[in-house]
Amino acid sequence: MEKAINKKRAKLSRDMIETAAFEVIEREGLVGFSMRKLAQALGCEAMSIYHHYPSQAHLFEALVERLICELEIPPHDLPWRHRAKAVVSDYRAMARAHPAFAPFLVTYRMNSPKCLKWLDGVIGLFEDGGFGKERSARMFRALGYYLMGAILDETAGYARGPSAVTTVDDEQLRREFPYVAAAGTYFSTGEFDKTFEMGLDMLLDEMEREVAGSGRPTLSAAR
Amino acid sequence: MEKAINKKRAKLSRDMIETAAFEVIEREGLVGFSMRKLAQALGCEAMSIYHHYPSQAHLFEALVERLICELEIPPHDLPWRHRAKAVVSDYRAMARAHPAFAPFLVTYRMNSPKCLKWLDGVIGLFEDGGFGKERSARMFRALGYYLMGAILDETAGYARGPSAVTTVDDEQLRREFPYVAAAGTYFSTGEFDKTFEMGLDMLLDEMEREVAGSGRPTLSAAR
DNA sequence: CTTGACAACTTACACTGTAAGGATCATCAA
DNA sequence: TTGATGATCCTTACAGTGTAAGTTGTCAAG
Repeated sequence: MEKAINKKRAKLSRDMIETAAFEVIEREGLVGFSMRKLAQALGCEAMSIYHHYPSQAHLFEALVERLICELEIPPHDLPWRHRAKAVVSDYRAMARAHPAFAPFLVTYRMNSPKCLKWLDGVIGLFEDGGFGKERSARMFRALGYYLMGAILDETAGYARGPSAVTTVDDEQLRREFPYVAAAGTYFSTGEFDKTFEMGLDMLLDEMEREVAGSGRPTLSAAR
Repeated sequence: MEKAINKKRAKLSRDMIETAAFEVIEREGLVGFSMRKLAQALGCEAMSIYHHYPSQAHLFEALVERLICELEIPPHDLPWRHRAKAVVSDYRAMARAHPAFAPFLVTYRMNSPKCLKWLDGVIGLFEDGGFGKERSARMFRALGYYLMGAILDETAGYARGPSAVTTVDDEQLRREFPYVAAAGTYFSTGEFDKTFEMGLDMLLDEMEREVAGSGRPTLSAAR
């Protein structure tokens, strides 16, 4: 009798669930997300989702996999610097397309084969460029640190609301914290790209120096 | 009649609560933390804490403040590079002393006067070093990105348990993802300091180049 | 002793993830 | 056609969460 209602929805699938999950996360925020809200977006009950994923953690991991799988390793015949920059830019663009999910994405430790394949390509990129095993590993890490931090900052507005403690107004800011006030101009969202590029190029420049003149002393080694 | 029990505890205070909160967070993890567990550690009821903090968010913000207030800005008469390195190292050491709390700490947007005072000192450090307003802002950000990412990675083990998806064993890792396997040696906790120092020095080297020869073209500007 | 303020507690509510088991439905064998 | 077997989805229930609202205990001032 009441089954007449249920024909308006196609059968659930991992694809549907994940697509809806991304929408709910971006709409409600990462902490505002819940299995019940996801179910509502899907037009089903919360427990139905558990037939496709054993837990919320598994679902979230599937989301990470789905995003990482969209990424590609740039062709091997390009210079390593181009490739590194492309990989970093691609990842950043992908993360910023899902700002509310980004905090989970960047702090997730990738263990699955699909993710490891991408990781392997990225680290291999450095070895192709002439860095040894150790330098490749550390360069990858350094670049990853920078990328991770940047994404977190750039997407921070979506992760947590405004602070609850006593904030200072613009007037007080300019008077008591002049350096912060002056820097604020360059902290706006419109400046994200330029700031990110600058830091990225700094790291890449330094890496290029290292791989170009492996024998020559660097600044830090000289002093 | 049952009041005989309650004399074994001093009156609650913000100091007591915060100290206990740090302990509970490190013991139970950030997600494992709850007001009820904190209350249990304090020997009181959960709602008693709300007499001292209007919400859990306020409590967490007080924790951040407490940590930031411990930090100091290095003396002005030191070279800017020394000062920058000291500030970064201090912050990293502080964050790593509270690994479970670190994810909250680094993603928290500091708005309170006490935190802003420290921030102002850090940005001012660059201006003292001869960077202009814009460069100071961007250098601060770049260094902050790197620092943030590094801390998150270094403390990641405390934030989230092992992955739930299908992981690969060492045998498979070496066969299918040789670059990752080779890099793994340098990803262990024992290598954190060295990797961090390398990336940090790379950024500082590049900054030193920029501030030293403001007219001379950099590598990235030349190409 | 009374009064009042404050600190701590009690209760209750809406929400969370998910364990356990029941209902429905498509598919295939007899 | 019938019966059985899964796959899929739903219902109920439970222990846990943050916290709003109201209640009690404690202690100093009048």
